[in-house]
Amino acid sequence: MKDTVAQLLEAALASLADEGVLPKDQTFSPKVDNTKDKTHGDFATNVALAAAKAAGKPPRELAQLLVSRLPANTAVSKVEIAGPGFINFFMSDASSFAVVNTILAAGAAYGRNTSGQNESVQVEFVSANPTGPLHVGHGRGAAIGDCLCRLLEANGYRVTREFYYNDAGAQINNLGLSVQARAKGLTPEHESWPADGYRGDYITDVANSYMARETVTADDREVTGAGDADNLEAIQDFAVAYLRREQDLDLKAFGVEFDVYFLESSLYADGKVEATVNTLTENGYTYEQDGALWLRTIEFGDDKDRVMRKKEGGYTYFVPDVAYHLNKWQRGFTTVINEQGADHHSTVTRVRAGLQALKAGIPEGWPDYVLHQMVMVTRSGQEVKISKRAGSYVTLRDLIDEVGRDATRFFLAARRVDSQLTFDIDLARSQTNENPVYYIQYAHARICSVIRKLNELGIDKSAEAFAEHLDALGLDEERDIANKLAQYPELISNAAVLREPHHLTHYLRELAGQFHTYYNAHKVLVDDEQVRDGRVALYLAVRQVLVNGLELLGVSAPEEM
RNA sequence: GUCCCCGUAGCUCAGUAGGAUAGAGCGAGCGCCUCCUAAGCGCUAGGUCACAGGUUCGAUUCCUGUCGGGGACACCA
Repeated sequence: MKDTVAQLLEAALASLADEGVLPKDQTFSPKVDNTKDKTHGDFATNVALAAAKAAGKPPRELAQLLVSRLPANTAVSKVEIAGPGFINFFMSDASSFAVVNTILAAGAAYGRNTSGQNESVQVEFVSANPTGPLHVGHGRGAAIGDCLCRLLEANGYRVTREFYYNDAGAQINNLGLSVQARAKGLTPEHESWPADGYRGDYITDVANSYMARETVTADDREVTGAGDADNLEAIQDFAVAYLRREQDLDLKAFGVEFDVYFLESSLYADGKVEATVNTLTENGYTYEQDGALWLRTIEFGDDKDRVMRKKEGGYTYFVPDVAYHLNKWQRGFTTVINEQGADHHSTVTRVRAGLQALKAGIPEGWPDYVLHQMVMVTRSGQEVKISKRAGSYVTLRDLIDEVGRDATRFFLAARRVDSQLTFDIDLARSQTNENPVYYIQYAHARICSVIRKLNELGIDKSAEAFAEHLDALGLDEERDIANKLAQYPELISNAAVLREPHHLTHYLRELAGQFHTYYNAHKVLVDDEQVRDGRVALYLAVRQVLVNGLELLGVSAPEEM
């Protein structure tokens, strides 16, 4: 419908250009907005304000001319000029409610589009190191990342979900030492406990499992505990596999699955790190100083050059990161999105600089980053900081166990990524209208309940048959709902393009709210069959959009509550 | 000290790439079940969009600065 309005305006603008009112060498593309205020109609455009200067006429006068040149169209019932020169469009009921037919015909496909043209997109998210259970921050990353993937798929992209993890290096060494200490019966209070060792209870679980020679499977690898507390290498291998499996169970409980698990160690094993360093050197972007090898990242906008190879040997972490991203590029992903915590902000410049210095034809500003801010968890108004298993932080599993997967996913995706998020456990657990998850799910369940009642009454028609009586609709609440439903495809597109999944949660909250208002004000199962059928059709359309939207969030749509 | 993000109603937050009188929800106050699920709905109250400049027909939105809150600033990952 918005397109229809835009086309009419294009035609009117072209007429005025022909008449010489508007300059021909300048094109004005009318921006058509959804109105905030119903008294402003369904759509509004500011094009008369924008073009007034070029036309040499006051905005309202230009608007008057534009309106007079608009081609006739049955979808538009009224056009008004308002305020400083806005043109407001009021749509006819028939065109407003036509969206119900569109939705019922498209079903699960409503809101989806093919703008991505099957382009392969890779989204890397979570990417936690295998040194412990996933924490809330990872949970936010998982919720945002997975929702973003689903949104991209809904826009016609082919998405690869990827999880990258560091399975070697200092942190893994530290993990091994911690498990070893536990295997030998030491506690964190003991004087020989490794400095900076991991103290959480889960370390004891790993140690016990290792000593009991259990077998764990993770990332298609199978590792059996050697049961030897002196074999540090075996302990490390086992601990990594064990904790990766733990994280996978957390993610599974959260409803998130990855296509690729990428090991940092593979970049070394395959010579990719060495090759990257060689290319950077050949391209003249490195130099030796103080016994270390440096990369001239300043040339690519960094504050200072960065060390690649340390004095005592070994590469700094961003070198394999650059190799990893080159690998992504070589795998053919022209669009790559990295979803990470904002504490990784400093890596962005370095990785991009390294990629530019490779001169591999990678565009500047590649890859994309979506960085989310911190998460704080509260209960009874107090910040919660620790969990029993992990010791120093709240785990994702804690939340899922306590408030459920649906509420956890919804809450963690419901805020703009660049603002800090307060996760209120009491709110997420509450089963009242103040909890948006239940509120939305309840709207869906209510519709299902009405349909069940309909069946009990012996009325069992197809959605299309109900929709034959859309002309019986015309209440304000009904028009509002239809307009809201019509905005859904645009929302799906915007949320993906802007990489802002939180819009989806707000949209669903609003749609559910409009539905509840309507439900309370007007009965659907009325004696007038035409009115009843029209309303049922609208109900079915609302249900379809709720289902489609919740699906993109990874939140269930229960039929009863 | 440098860089990044945030600052909108008592609280939690939206604000769709500059638009019309800034919106929801919760909380507060008052109402609504002989009626398809009250896990719901209606009404009322509540604002200097942190502050100061700038850009322009117009700024919560863009730019600069100040003040608050958070984060990042390793030859750690």
